[in-house]
Amino acid sequence: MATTTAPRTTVPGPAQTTSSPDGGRPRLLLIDGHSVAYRAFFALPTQNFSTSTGQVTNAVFGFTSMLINLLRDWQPTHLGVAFDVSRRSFRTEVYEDYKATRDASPAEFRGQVELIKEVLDAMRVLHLEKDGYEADDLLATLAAAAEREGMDVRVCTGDRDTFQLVTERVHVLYPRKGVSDLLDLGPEGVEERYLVRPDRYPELAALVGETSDNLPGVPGVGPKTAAKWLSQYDGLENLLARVSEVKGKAGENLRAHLDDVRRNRDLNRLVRDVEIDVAPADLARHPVDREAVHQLFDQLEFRVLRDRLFELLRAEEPVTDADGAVAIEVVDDAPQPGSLGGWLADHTADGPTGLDITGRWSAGSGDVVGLSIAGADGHALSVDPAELEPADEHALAAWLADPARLKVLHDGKGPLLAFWARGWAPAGLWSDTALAAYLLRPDQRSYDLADLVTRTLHQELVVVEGGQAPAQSALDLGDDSGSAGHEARIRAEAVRRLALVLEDDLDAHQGSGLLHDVELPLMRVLAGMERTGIALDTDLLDGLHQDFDARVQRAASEAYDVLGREVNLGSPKQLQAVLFDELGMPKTRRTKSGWTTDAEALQTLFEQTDHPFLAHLLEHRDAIRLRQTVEGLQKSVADDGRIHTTFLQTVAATGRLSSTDPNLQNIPIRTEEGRRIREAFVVGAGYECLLTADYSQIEMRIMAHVSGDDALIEAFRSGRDFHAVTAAHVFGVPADQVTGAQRAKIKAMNYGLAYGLSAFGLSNQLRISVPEARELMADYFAIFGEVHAYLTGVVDEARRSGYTATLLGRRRYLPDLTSSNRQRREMAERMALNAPIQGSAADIIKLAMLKVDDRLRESGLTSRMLLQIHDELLFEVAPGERDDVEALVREAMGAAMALDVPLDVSVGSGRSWHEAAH
DNA sequence: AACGTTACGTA
DNA sequence: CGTACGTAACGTTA
Repeated sequence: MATTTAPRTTVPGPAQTTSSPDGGRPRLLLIDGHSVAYRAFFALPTQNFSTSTGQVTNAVFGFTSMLINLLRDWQPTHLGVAFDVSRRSFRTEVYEDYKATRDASPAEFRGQVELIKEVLDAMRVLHLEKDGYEADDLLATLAAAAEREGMDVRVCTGDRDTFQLVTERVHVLYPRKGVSDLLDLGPEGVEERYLVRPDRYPELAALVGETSDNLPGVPGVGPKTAAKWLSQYDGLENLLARVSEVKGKAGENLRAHLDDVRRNRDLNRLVRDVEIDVAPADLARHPVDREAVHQLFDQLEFRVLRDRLFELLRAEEPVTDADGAVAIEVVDDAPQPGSLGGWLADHTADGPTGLDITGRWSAGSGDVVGLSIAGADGHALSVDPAELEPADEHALAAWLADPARLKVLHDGKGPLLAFWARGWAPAGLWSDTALAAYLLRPDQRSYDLADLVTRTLHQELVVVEGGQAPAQSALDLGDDSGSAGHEARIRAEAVRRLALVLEDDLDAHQGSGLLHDVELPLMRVLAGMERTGIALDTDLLDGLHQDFDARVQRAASEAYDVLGREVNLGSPKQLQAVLFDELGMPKTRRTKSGWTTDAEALQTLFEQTDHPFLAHLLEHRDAIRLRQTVEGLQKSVADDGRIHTTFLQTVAATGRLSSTDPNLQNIPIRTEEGRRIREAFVVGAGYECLLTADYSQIEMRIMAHVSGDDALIEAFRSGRDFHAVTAAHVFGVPADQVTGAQRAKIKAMNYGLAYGLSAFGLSNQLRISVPEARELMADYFAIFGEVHAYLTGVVDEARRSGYTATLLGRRRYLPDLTSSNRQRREMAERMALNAPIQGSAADIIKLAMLKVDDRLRESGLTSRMLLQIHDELLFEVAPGERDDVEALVREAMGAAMALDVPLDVSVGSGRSWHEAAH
């Protein structure tokens, strides 16, 4: 007994629209889910569409992409997607070989159908399926009903059986190739291509047969003959009634295969009256569940599709509907010149005030062009700083600097730099909505204000029609910027509201302290470091560039000489051709498309073949890399002779900072030549030296602390060479008799622990066998049992709770810990092992930075912090302050957090970063 | 022009 | 088949 599968989607609330945008007939878009997904699966190469965790997404991507295009291009008012339940249907009951020749769909495809349904659920698109029927039958039923109700219908499917549905009102969108090229087939289109009317297409198909459905037709009869017969005899019924009249070999064949033809016709007739509890009207479109879309697209790593979808949504209805998604409104005020102080006093007293800053900021400086302020009473105004009269400017500066007037910004570090550049010194920053959102969900790729507003407030950051710009005022942004000012005021209000909600969320997550005591104050410290920058010796940099460039040239020409011609040494593709095809070298590790030519593989190849080309290539790689690094630095030196990097505070999912434009956290140090670059980072004029202070083995110290492993704690308390001491334990020898090889093994083990190291990985790194590595790990865990218990416990706990937490309670959510996909699950397990360790180290150094900054200020020293490199802080020391700074930094870093092991800090100083580290 | 891929620098 | 990042060049795709 066939039963209707209830639609999985629940669609609350009234529909978004009931007629098409142009006010014409409603338009219904029907999609055959399997058919389109299957097309996409074969059209898009799987290796180009998989997530970092290994989930293949090509079919999901193709389907979603096509859906977005259809929504954009045809703007349906109604939308539904049908799926097959399984391969079995009433057709297989009738003819058991129906579609029997089809290969089982690949495993990589099958999982994606569920993901497509998740996409549809998130987009609140109704999808349906029914036991015993194919998707086509459901589509036929809906199309027929919709046509009776006066709708225009488009059926998107790669199944030609649906051509029988085509009428003036019902067209089939048939994919020609890929997922973007759809053929819009109306009656004329079908007739033109197949020479029969749409309703006769299945008759033609019955004669010709359909190999993909394993329905053999009449031998020797193709579309041409079939079409000729059908028009000559006026349809299949008449043809079969007068079958004896049909001439020739083809006629004989027809008479010999009458049963096949009748069976084919029975099977390819779509059922137009399937009993379903969905009517076309139920398919009216609904606003998408933006939060669900974001979550799912994050997971699927659909960046471009997300942009395309939300761009489409913006172009569609502005949002004021059943979802409660309503536009934000403010009362636009326009005080008269001279009255700004009064306005601020009146409207910013109860509760935090929202700020929106327009302007530019980068590389440690900026400029404020517009400032909008939204008070807790719903009143807002905008200010053009350049137009302020002195009294107003004064009032504004005083208000900004007043710590008792609480303010809220979104991503405020840039605006802070812009304020400073203007001579304003804001205080009383109570929240930053980007930082708050980051603490709540540190894995998100962006913290766009409009997205946050939608997802958190379920409101829309759009200017409602009729939103009023305030009357002309000297305080406002001027003639043509009234609506820009209004938008800015709405953003300010949105930020204000958002901050309050995020604060509640953070409270519930024990994350409020992290925001107020760590990230917010740190933002100001980071802004200071960015503004300060670090001095570069540009002459030295120029010299390095020359040296490295000479090395590049020499290595290249030597490589070309060996090869006898020139190739692009920077092109992995060309290198593969040279190494593996031309020179016939043994294949290396696989990449997505071919074999790797990375340095490690080249080194191994060189050991195997001794081919001089490889040596020159490696030298070229090395030199070009160094040259590139130098060039990047040269380009970044500002007019003040310093580089002002930007620290990103909401990027790393573990809580670390990152550095960009340029990245000063990956300046070479491992090789002698690389270290020369650090000689170019120098003390600036008026200062005495650079001073570097770094935590030694902070991650292992955290491991010792959180695991409570006595042996490990003791190893650190002893103050001796940590790797040697732990190696001595594992190998059961006195610490002073540990061999270099033993120490190296345990060092690799120590470092690997926090990354979720596997026996395979360890064997790879130490170039030992897997069993040997496994034994090493077993020996290690036998000695450091609590470490092992901690590591397994942390994953279990994260699986149970859904997140890991650092020492300060910084969370990272890892939903993939319960994934049925092994690759994703194991990836999440390694993240769970690493996040608390790396994140706690980030917590500690952030606390240290705050402490150091405080102490420097308190003590009246003028030395300053320049850079943070994860476990290292770099300072510029003012004349005569070296010893004080060292003592202060050692104390502040060492006491950043009290652990069961000491936090050792190494300090060095010198005129360059290189010297300081010596 | 925009994007993914490959490679590689740091902690 | 260990984590976390950012940058650059190449080559393909839109």
